[in-house]
Amino acid sequence: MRNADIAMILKEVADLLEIKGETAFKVRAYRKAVTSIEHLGIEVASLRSEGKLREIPGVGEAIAEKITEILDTGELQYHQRLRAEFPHGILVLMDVPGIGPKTAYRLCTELGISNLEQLEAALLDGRVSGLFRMGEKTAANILRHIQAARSREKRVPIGIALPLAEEIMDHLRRCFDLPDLTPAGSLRRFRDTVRDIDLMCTSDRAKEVIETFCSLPMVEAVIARGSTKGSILAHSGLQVDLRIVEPGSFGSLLQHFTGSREHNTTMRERAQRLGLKLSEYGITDVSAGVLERFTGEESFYRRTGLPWIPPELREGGLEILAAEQGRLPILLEEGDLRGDLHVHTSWSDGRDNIEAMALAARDMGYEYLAITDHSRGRGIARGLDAERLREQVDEVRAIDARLPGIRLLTGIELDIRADGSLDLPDEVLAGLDVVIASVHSSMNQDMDKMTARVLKAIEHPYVDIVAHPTCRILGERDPVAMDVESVLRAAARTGTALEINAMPDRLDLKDAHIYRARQLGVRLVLSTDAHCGQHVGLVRYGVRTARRGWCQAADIVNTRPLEEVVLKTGMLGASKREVATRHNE
DNA sequence: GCCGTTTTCGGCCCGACTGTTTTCAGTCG
Repeated sequence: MRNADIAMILKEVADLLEIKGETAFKVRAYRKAVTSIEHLGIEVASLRSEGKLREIPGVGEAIAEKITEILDTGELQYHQRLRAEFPHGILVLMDVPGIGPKTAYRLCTELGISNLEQLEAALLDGRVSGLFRMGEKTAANILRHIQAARSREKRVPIGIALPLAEEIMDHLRRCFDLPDLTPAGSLRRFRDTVRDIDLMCTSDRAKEVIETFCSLPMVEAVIARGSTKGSILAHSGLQVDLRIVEPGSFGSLLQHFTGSREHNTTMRERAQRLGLKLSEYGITDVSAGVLERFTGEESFYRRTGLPWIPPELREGGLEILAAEQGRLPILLEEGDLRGDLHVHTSWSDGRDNIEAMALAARDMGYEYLAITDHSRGRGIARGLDAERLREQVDEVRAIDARLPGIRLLTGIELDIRADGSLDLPDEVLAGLDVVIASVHSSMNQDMDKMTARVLKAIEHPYVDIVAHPTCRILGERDPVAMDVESVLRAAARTGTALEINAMPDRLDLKDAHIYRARQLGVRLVLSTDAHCGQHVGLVRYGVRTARRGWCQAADIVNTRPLEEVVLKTGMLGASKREVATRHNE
């Protein structure tokens, strides 16, 4: 039973309790537990076996018992009983925007509706608008939402959303002086996917800015065009909101719209205990009844007794406690990185040659770059066999010798075959600086097989790094079935590094896994997996993802100068032994 | 149902918008 399954059962319990009219606080308690479980970097099952279920934020005695029942039996009696009270399918109604628990309950009890088809029919023939306190407009809105939801994409990978946001911001900056124009929302927090784009700025020409925004070339349709807020649908299907606010309240507004909801809720609960009321307009001292306004976020947080919290951490988990205790991490920054340990060239499926990749890395200010093309198993990617690899190593060394300003490392990205074996012999690997192994095939293996397969690679004496460990492609391919906790523990024990793959459609490991990896002391490498020179610059996506996993520079192997980079084997492994020898002398 | 500078009871974030109503319920972020 995986975390997502447990979370789904508890979410349905919350929805059903809400429909039933249970106390809002009870419903909220379940929702809070669901959010915690969804952001957990460790399997609930393994927490349970350690007797640590209650350590999940929002999980108390009652919910811990329910989780235990779910883990033991695969289901929850309480959940089954609640479901039996309502027509099958009622939960689908609540997923329609504009339909909350009250409306869902009435649609189901008064009209006997239990699916979207019945709902649509009732909307069209006037039964819905005939209900008490419902009208034509309400019915039309719900109908519009149903039809929109059918055609609309769900969440969009950040690698698509961020470039669009930046393009829009560039356009606006060319027309107006907008020094504080910035994304807010999940885009600013750098979640791996976003539902929409929120932009914010201050300006004394708000109306003109909004007019320009609504007539940009990427606009498909204008949804709203007001004096302080514009809302458009871009060609790509993404909704983009632009909000223009008073400079005096920019800090509290930016804080409010950056979220997450859980972060804001926790901030406000805490402030309430201090006699303060937080809102997007500022902070009110309840006893004095005076509203203080804030131009920046730093002063806003300071007024609540906290240091500024980086947006990437604002998920409402542990960041507020850490801020209170002065334990916020000094997060990794792009400038901390000194090299990239995973790129491809035209020797396999890359677009650029070795020298072009080296120059791209040098332009990034890097000190070193590992050339790690695919091995022979990747026939389709022109993977290297032992002979071509030897030729490539010669070329890498030749270019390294004549190219100043960057050190080139030899390497390979091996296939981990379905049985966990590698597709080049050990004696070939022994001469390389960097040996990466990764899964590229047979991705639908069951969890036991896949876990054993990856563990075998981690245990292999010549494997330095396991790349993109869960193999997900955002919006295209789910992560493989794998016991991530076991993989992390094995990586920590053996010293095999795991990769934070910076390609924006991978971001793998993901934030929660990175957080857990740090807890366990796993070595982490942050690489791009670039297939052309331009892609080396995509490293920032990986950096922001690492920050969401609370990474500091010291957590990432390739923030170290080359002579201190310690990988498991190869030349770098040799340097590890040399360092150890020198140390002993 | 959770949780503690209010610690085993009694609280639990804040405001905007919409549509349906003449003061507010429901929904959303």
